[in-house]
Amino acid sequence: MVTIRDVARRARVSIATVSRAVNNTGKVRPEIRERVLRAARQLHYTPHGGARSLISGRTHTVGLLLPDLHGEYFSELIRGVDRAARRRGLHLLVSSSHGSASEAASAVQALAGRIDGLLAMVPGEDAGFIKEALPPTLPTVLLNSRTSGAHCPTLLVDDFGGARAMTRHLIDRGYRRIAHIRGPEGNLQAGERLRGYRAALKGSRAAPPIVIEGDFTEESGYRAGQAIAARAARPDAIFAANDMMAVGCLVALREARIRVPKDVALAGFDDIPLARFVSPPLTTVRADIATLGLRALERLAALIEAKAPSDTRSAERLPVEVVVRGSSGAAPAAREAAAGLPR
Amino acid sequence: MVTIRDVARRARVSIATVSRAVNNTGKVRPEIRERVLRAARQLHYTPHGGARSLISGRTHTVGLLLPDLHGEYFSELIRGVDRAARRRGLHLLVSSSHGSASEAASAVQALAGRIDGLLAMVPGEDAGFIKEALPPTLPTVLLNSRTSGAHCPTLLVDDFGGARAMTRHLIDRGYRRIAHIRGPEGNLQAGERLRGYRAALKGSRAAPPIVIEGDFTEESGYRAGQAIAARAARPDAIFAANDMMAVGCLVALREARIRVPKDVALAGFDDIPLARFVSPPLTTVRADIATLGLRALERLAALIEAKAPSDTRSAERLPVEVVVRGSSGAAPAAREAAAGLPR
DNA sequence: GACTTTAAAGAAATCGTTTACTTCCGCGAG
DNA sequence: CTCGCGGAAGTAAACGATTTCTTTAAAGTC
Repeated sequence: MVTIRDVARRARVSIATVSRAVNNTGKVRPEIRERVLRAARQLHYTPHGGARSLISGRTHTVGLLLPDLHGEYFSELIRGVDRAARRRGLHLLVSSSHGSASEAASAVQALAGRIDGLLAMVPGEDAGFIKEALPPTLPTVLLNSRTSGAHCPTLLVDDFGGARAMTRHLIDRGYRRIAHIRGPEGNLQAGERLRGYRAALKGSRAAPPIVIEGDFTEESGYRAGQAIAARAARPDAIFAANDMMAVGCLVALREARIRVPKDVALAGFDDIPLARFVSPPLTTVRADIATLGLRALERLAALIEAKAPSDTRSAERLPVEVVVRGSSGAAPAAREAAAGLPR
Repeated sequence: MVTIRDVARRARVSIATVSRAVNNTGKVRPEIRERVLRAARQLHYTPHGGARSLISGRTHTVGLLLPDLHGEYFSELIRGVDRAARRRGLHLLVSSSHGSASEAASAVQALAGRIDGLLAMVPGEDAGFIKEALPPTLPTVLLNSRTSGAHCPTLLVDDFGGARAMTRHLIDRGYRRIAHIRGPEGNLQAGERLRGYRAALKGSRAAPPIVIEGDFTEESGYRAGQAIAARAARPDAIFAANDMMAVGCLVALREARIRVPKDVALAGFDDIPLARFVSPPLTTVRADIATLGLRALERLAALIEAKAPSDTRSAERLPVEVVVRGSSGAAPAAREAAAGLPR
């Protein structure tokens, strides 16, 4: 490995001067600086990040802890986070696939020593263990997570409000027997969406809740669709807790020769890009995931720079929006599919 | 920050003993080790990664350089890389959005000091500048890239073969006027796919090439579709250089009341998850992107561990497969959509 | 022309670990 | 009883950068 010492020797200066020339700090005579930079280039000198962070106390890296990397949901999130990080000159250390809490805790441990801050999405009911495993000084922002104990700056999508709005939309459209395909047990977002669905039904003119099990995968949506097709008293509308399940359900309904939206209306949640392209296009709740990631990183960056706990407005809730398309009976909006793309 | 020294003080031992206890190296009496671990836990001690990598010369981190993070293509790639990295205890430093070569070069520079190896996808015609910007000792693997000068271990999708096979498939099905929506100028994969398309047409019974501009975005596919719809002599088949453009084209055709596949057949490339769900389902070329990423990381890991240049079989070409669905006139395979999902 | 001021470069301390080397102690063997 | 040996813990020297002090030299000032 070529170190600062090698560059110094070749440029016939001290290592201090090399440091100043390379980093553009302090005063260096232009002639010398040129000589140093030339030497660095010729030797392919690359400063050792570890040595640097050792003395400066900064890694210029933030960790991104995700439960999974499957599907467009996470890719959008990463994209948003990355954009904000790049803007601030921060690097992104991505970590994923954490089934159990203990697995996640050890992943956090491994991350902790190499980052200036952490962005964590922990879908379980209680994300408190993350804070426990961390040095208390490490700035942390949670995404779509909730802690029971020590509170922590958090960004959430308004799952409850979105689910309630969607259910109300279906009621307004005249549907009365509305089923819900729920997300996995113990998942915060799944719970909130279910709660929103229930809240909208309560006191409305619609029939009581019909809840069908699911786990956010397309496969489980497919099975739910089959179950619904086999039911004696079929619902007239289905609200799936996410788009992937709605798509799976749609396939099952098509196979059972049940027409959407004529025989049964269908709606999802998330507005993944795919939602616009299935037929009929899927009515869904749009949560701008990329923006969620972007904002989360900006909040984290502020925490890192300020060093102040910044406990103002600990949880921030991002608004969502009901997007009405063909699957809930709307007239097909011709150009919507392509027009929505370049966002 | 709490350091190893703080732990040592609290446990009333030397820092060497703390290091041994924490890392499970060397001999430590069980009683002492327990005392040390307890102290570490109570203080929320986290070893400083920089200091560690300074002495060990290892960061246990690899860089992943991507041109973009848009769409399922990259999310699949990251997923594959991540899985392999996790298996080997490596962390992933993701870097993206590199329009120009100089931008990419400086991004590589920033990465270089903090990683043990680099995985780079550089879609331009010549990725040689990546190697130039790097210390020659840093293990590097290229993805879907080509260098003119110094060669470098590379993994590629068989773009040429896939495009040729797809074009032949269309010819075999009886189509004669086959248009191609190409990817961006100067993009290696776009060029190869175009070449494959041309190669299949040459000497066949089909009409000469009809090439329409595109840039891999859905939007450009939409415009291409409009252009085709407006043509006097319409082709009877369209082969888009990737699925996103095929989908955009499909939307334009639908708006122009041109039926697929009845009036014109349509095919794409990549087999993104979305391809199964549009209607009609899209005939495409499947390249298993997640596996590509996984293999690339394994190759890189071998390079890192071996320290040997390992110039055996410098470029590895991954096979692809034509997936025939409804958009090229196949009978709709009922359960294919959902069945293909849990891969 | 001597003394003060200032710009530029070097010497050395420092950051938090790991690890080779040293020290200490107790125990068994001769 | 003494010597040697080995296990366990401590000491100190790296690792590669940044940065504070010094030092040096040159330029002003009177």
